[in-house]
Amino acid sequence: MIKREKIKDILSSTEFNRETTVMGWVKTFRNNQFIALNDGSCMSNLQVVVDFANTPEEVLKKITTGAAISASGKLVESLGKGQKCEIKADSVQILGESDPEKFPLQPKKHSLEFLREIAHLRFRTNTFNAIFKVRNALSFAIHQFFNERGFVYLHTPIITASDAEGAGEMFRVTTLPFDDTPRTDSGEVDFKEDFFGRSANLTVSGQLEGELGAMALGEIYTFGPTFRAENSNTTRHLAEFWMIEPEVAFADLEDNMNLAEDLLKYVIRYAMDKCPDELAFLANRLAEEEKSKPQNQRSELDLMSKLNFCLENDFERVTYTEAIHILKHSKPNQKKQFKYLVEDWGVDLQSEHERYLVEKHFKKPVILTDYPADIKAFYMRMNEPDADGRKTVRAMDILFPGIGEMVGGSQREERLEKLQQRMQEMHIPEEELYWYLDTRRFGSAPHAGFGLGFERLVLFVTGMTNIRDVIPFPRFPKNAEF
RNA sequence: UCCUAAGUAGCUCAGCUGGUUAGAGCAUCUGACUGUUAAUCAGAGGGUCCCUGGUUCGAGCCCAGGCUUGGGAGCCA
Repeated sequence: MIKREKIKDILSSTEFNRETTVMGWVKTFRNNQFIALNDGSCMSNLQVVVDFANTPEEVLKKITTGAAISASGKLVESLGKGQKCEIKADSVQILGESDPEKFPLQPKKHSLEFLREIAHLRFRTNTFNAIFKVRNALSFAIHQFFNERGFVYLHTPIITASDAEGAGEMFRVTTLPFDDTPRTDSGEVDFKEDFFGRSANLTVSGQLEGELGAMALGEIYTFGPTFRAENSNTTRHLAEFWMIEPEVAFADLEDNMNLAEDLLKYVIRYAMDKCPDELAFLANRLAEEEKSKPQNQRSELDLMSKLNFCLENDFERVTYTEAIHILKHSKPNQKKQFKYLVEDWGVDLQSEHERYLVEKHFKKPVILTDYPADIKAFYMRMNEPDADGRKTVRAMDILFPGIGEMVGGSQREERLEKLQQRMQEMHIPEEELYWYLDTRRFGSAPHAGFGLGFERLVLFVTGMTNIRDVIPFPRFPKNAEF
């Protein structure tokens, strides 16, 4: 293959009147002369000027939106407005045709709903080009952040046999035949016959295994796919999503919150540094979209201001008990505008409550801590009961405007007896998690960690509003195409 | 899963009280033009009105069931 120059490099080049070759996909072909060419290396297109008088008719006909071409010629300063330079093509070669009657993308605005139906082709649009560049930057930044701090990237299993994690419905992994399932004498499915000799599922969290690693390696993180078979139909849930789960030995909730806040700020700053063009494009896209909304539903800050604001301000740290106090005395609660009124200590917060705290009251990311023990997982460290005898755990959730829960974490219960007691209360079978309890039996130590929903982070940074648009191939109920 | 709105040309959408041959803009095709920026101008083609059943002389429109999608809620990251 002839060596090609990337459009990104050409556009930043000042070395004109030299021969070069570019390859890319045609965005538009105007006036039988001007190709807007994109090769994915950057947001901008390069203009390729075709000498239509000296180009064969059959080549000209095949320069259509979506076609892949190679063009060779001289890089010159552009005669027209709108671009600094362009390539005066001596020759254009069609690499891959694109039938204009059938290619669904047009040089115009498409709805995100339509693009979701052609997820295999939506990469070709500016918007998704930008989204996946930002996603890539965030992903890399996460590894860099932890690597700089000496964390070990640990691969926790995707197939797990423990069904005691209690984090929701799981996808079963099996090789048993559906039509002739082996049964035990009592008529139940005989998983002894199954591939693993027991019931197995796709992971809903790498946390428990992560804790095992942290109790030897000190500081670990996982970053991998996670699966939930919940019938969730929202803009914030996927059946397959990516989660970052750090786990730190000799750390308490305070350290945990600091780590999470540092991580979020670090990766947001990284994306802003590395993807200025992409974020500018997405900011503009969002601004255009906001224009079509009624005034009272528009956000106060544009995308860049929102990201900057997040970097420049400390997250608000509030206990659950304080949050309940604020909500109880809030206007929407007193005027009974909440669908679920806040009355008693102990209830779980509804998303309208979280949104009020984040978007109206504090107007910035909020870390809620020390939730009632009754509404949180078994592995969270128990606090001493407060003056009123209320039991709380050392949990923390980080809530973001427009997103809701971005991070959920806790200091873990490292005291064996307290942990066993909690498991009993919550009917979690000890035998199944003997390996987890062993960490508390042998050299237990205070430790803490959290789970960060990667797609929710990408949502926040890109200003997109539907989680199905920030993962290349979204999986959700009734949808696993591509 | 619940509440709610929608499904009409490739895309975005209009379609009157149920009435003859279902429309527009963009896209596509043909021609013209040739320094264009979502090029422009002229013309043409293009429909399982989501599916199944029902009411009716007659259904894109009304009714029932279903499917899918958007938004909200729950579950959560």
